[in-house]
Amino acid sequence: MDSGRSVRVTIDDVARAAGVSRQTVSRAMNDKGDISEATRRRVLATIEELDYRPSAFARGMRTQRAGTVALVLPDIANPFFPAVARGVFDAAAARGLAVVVHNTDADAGAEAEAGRAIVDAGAAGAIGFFEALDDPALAALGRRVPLVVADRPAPDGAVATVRADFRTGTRLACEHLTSRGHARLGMLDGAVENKPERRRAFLETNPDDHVVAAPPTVAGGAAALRSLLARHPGITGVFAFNDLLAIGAVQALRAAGRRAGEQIGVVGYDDITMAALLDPPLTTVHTDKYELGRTLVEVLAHRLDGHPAEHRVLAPRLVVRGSA
Amino acid sequence: MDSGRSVRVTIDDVARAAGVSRQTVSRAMNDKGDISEATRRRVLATIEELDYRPSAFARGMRTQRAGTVALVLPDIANPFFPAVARGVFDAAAARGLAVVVHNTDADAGAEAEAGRAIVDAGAAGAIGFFEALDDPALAALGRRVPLVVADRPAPDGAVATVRADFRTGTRLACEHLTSRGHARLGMLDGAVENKPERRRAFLETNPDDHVVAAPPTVAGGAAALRSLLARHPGITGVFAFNDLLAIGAVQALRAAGRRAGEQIGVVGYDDITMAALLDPPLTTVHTDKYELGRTLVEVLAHRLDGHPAEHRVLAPRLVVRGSA
DNA sequence: CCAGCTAACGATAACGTTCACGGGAACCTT
DNA sequence: AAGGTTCCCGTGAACGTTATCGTTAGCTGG
Repeated sequence: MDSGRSVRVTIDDVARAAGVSRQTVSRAMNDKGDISEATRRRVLATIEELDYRPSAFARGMRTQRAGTVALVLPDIANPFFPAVARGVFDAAAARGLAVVVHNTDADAGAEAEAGRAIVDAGAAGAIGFFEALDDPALAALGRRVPLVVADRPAPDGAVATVRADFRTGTRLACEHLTSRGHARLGMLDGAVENKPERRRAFLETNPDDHVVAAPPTVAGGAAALRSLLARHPGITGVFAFNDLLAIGAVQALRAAGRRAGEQIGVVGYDDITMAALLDPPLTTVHTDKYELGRTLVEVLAHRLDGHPAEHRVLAPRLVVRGSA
Repeated sequence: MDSGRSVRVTIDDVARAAGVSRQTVSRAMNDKGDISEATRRRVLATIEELDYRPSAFARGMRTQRAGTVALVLPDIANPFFPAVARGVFDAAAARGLAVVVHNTDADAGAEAEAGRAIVDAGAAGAIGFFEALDDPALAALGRRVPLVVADRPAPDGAVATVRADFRTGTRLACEHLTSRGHARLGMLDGAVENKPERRRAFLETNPDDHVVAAPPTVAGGAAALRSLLARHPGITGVFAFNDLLAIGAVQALRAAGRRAGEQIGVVGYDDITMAALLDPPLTTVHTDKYELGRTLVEVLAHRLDGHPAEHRVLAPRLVVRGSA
């Protein structure tokens, strides 16, 4: 039975109860100096006893920084992101940080708007999959809030990065296809900006016109495969920009009476959850999405502690299943 | 080139520039009364001109309420939730609300902790898939912050609800299986608390021992199907608590040399993205997850406007594909 | 024994809003 | 014409922290 008026316990209440000033309470909470170990413990005990929770607003007002980090990504419903997000959430929660999510649909306007919202909210830091924003804008954001960007080069010395090694991943995929006897390889590239690594790596060992671009969706993959095969009927190995495209390719193949993994090999990228559950199960380049999320937070936290911007690279791993 | 010291534009700056008091500026922003249309427009213009953004901290300090809502769910990586979350994000963004996400893994302790964090952060409202928290605790949370719970009865007159009509959905599934000639039906129930509707609806027309419970995962589904068939070899129609279980069942069937949709029918629940991409594609009860997310926010917003708690029910729809 | 230092703590002043008032001018009402 | 409303708008205070600076007691060194 709450006694009606639920009045807030303030720092002054704690100070009174502990017989100190509120400044001392503040010192005890924030591990600042100028406080003896004895009173520190006593204050902490009274805080516990009164169940005092500092007001995030009042604190933020002074410090201009909230205990919250922003996660901006194109679309949480895209199967690649939930696992990443979970990694971010877990690592952030372990550090007492709340996470607010911004979906942008890879639209430059939405990404900019998210950036504004982030600085307005006084977020402690931001983690972002920015796909459309140009470097100057990104650098500007990085100047206003500690920032770590994923899968993209740093626009500025101040912003940290975590990247998957797409070049190695692509090589792994191509070499596997070759080792399975597929001499002529084609690629289903995602028609997205700022993601040239996979295509570039593919082109290191394959001709230019063996690449066809499409929206990185299942439907896009089906269409792209048909157009690829129409152009080059001799192709028997297909590398896709991501699993969605690869799944579309597998489906188009089935519709044409062919089965991936037999006459023709298909390799995807990302290893999203459903890849293992399909028939045939998808051979794909696995990137540890959960680990990516955790790493992003780790790098951000490191930055928050005043260290210079880090740049990490996550290694890919080929998962061989039925489709190639 | 930012001119170094980026000083904040405050409400006083706007007031000065517009030749009014800060209270008038506040009135203009918040659509309060006691202001003439002329000065309102003038103030709004100066706000635009100075690119003034009110401090969320200062505002929250007075109002004790931030422009942020919480979304509590078991696991964003569970394929059911990303689409829901996207609906929540979009609807919230349309209302200028930020969303912070809390993953709980359906653990009572984590759910309680999320509740604490929510009131500490002064969230404007909360949306939750609470699976473990008991009613009193949920009601207590609902007393501290406007709350709408999903897929669960209201613990209290103050908390709003949005629910999927599981009874109808289950009936749709069972009737479809029956109409396909499957006389004996079994059910793969999810071994989760507080979700008895599907099982109850199934038991209305089927015997008790045709239900076997398992963790709502692919692996759980495979195991559950084997145990179900071991007990009742005559069963030819299987209804699963969710798609993950159904997928596991389909896989176990395949491993046993049988194919879902031919001798034996399998119907899932939820229609997660991958359901349509499997082979055979999964027949399942579709609930519009994106719409669920949107509705949750809508109901919360309605509550935030001071209206009494609503209780909405979302209708299911059977999607017939290959597995039954 | 005193100047000088340090450790530990307190008092005051912000931070930027909104709330509760109060007040003047214009407009009615009788 | 006096009193009452209504419409606008401004003034002070308060929300709960932390930064800055001041103060006191105890200690050190000469």
